Amino acid sequence: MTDAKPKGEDQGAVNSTDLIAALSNGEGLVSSLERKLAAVILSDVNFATAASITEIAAKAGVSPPTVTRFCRRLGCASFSDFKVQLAKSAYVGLRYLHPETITSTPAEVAEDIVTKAQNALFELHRGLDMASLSRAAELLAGSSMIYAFGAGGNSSLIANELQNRLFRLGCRITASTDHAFNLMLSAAAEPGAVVIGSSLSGRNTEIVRCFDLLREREIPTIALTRAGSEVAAAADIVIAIDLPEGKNIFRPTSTRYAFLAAVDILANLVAYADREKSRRLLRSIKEQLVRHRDGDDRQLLGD
Amino acid sequence: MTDAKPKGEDQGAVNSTDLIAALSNGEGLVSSLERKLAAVILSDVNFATAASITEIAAKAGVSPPTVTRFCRRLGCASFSDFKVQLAKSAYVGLRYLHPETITSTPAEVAEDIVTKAQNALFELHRGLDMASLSRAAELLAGSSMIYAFGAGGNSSLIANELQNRLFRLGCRITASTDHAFNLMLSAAAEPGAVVIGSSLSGRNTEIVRCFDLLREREIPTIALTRAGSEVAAAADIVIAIDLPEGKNIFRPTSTRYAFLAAVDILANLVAYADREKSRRLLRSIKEQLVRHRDGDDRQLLGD
DNA sequence: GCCTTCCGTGAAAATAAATTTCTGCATTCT
DNA sequence: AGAATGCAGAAATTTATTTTCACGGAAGGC
Repeated sequence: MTDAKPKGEDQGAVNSTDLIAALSNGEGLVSSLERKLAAVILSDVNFATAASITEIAAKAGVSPPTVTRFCRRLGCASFSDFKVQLAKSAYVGLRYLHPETITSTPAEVAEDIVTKAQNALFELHRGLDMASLSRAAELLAGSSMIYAFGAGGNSSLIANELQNRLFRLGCRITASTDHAFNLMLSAAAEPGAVVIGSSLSGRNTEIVRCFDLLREREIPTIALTRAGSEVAAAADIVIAIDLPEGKNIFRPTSTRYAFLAAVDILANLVAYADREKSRRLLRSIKEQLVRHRDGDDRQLLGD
Repeated sequence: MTDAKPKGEDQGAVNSTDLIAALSNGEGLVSSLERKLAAVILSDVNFATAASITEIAAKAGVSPPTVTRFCRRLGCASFSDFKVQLAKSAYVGLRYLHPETITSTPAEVAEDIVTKAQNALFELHRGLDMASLSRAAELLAGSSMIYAFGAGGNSSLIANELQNRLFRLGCRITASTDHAFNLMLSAAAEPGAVVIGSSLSGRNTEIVRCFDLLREREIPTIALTRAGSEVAAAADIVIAIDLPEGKNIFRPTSTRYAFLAAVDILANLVAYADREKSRRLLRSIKEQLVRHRDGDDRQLLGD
């Protein structure tokens, strides 16, 4: 048996998406030839990952050594390391390059949507503040009643989803997507209650009003929203979901995946916050799986 | 200027995830040394993408030529091509390798959920049947009324989402998550109507009942569900969403992302199916963006 | 205004890596 | 049991990448 530990050096200096990002905004690329190289590589990333150094050099009209230096400057250990880094980031980052391509064929539409959704998830993960997520989960797990607010097609989906996920964990929760009703609930909420509100834009003034009222009444609030937004300012705990606005690729449509994932994570953390609840959760999942496999269930739980 | 066309050969024979998949289930790997190599590579994919052929050979206790043959057998053009392919699939596929890792720390939970969601999206994309999606979109675009059915936390989300997405495109649509009501709607639906139903499990017998009734009544039906399932059999057009069941990593939780993406794609195709509708859609998106940037909107459309 | 210095670049050499060829060995079929 | 098939490794070849060195241009100082 060979259990000899390998060197295992962490060669890649640049984070995977940073490579594509660095390439597109020309980070640290001073010379014109290097910019040319960046352009050539970005113009066809797939070619770049497959080609040899001489092929790339020829395409950019430079010499191989220039390509090597270029790779080093970008923080890669070598040309092959660069190719690997590029390949790593290509899948996630490709859409950054042509963000406003008008998609027409069904296949393009599908690829576009899937890639944007994946990018949104990726960005969410990068920007997540685990501390506030944990605090939010603790708060929710210890609450006696949860109100989930959200309005409009997207945030109402999130509010409903919060209910869908948390009631299974034994939380007392109701989702409300009605502004007037939200206000009444906020006015009537008793100590021990927690209010969690979602706003993709961070500008839902009705939720802000509710949060203001709740702060006065010392009912803790959690916001799933943009950092620094009005909704964020009004909440006690902010689960910030900031997808870079500069790139237009994050429409509400794809942002939703990020919000949904945030809810998933939150729900999981709530489950783990309480050992007993966690055990119950795992048991129910197991049961669900067993039932599923037996095939004699008429209806899968929570289809 | 050098505008010499490069060879641009499409070297990678294997699709990116297939590589990780092929590696894990040992596709076509007959010899024991090759299995050993696969195990070594899977045990530390990051090492494998960074290491040289001799390092990998040493770690697996084989000779470099064996590694080369191994790469070829997996459909790669060369060892470096293999590394690139591996790097491409690593980000998406890593979680396949430790599917049942018990996640405990918040960071692990987050990574787990995000990665599973991304995998689900990836698998969805791989398995999508564009033809049936297009037909479904055409059908929906040409309908006079749409009913969206779904039950349980997840499929009801999808049904509501269909309504949320399609009403914006000028479709007449209502979502219903009430079994009894679904039956009544099915019995009352008039020619020109289309019914679209979602079932993650494919075993929603109530939807099957509705679809049977609708088939008798010659009202076309679309199913978002597992291929080959009862629901699929009962529908006229099936948008099959098959996430590999063998790996337990696709719980309903992550499957939902795939369904959601399918709805997104469908909605986009519906929009493109009708030039006029498409124009309207784009205008409204534009308006939304402009409003968003102006910052004087009180409430973002569809927050 | 000219000279010096620094930086970027490419040619060529050197090095490192990967692949091919060939031989030996094990397994299996006749 | 003997032959044939196919896989694995050693060595050599080939390929690719990197380093070194020398040149040229640009910027700054005298």
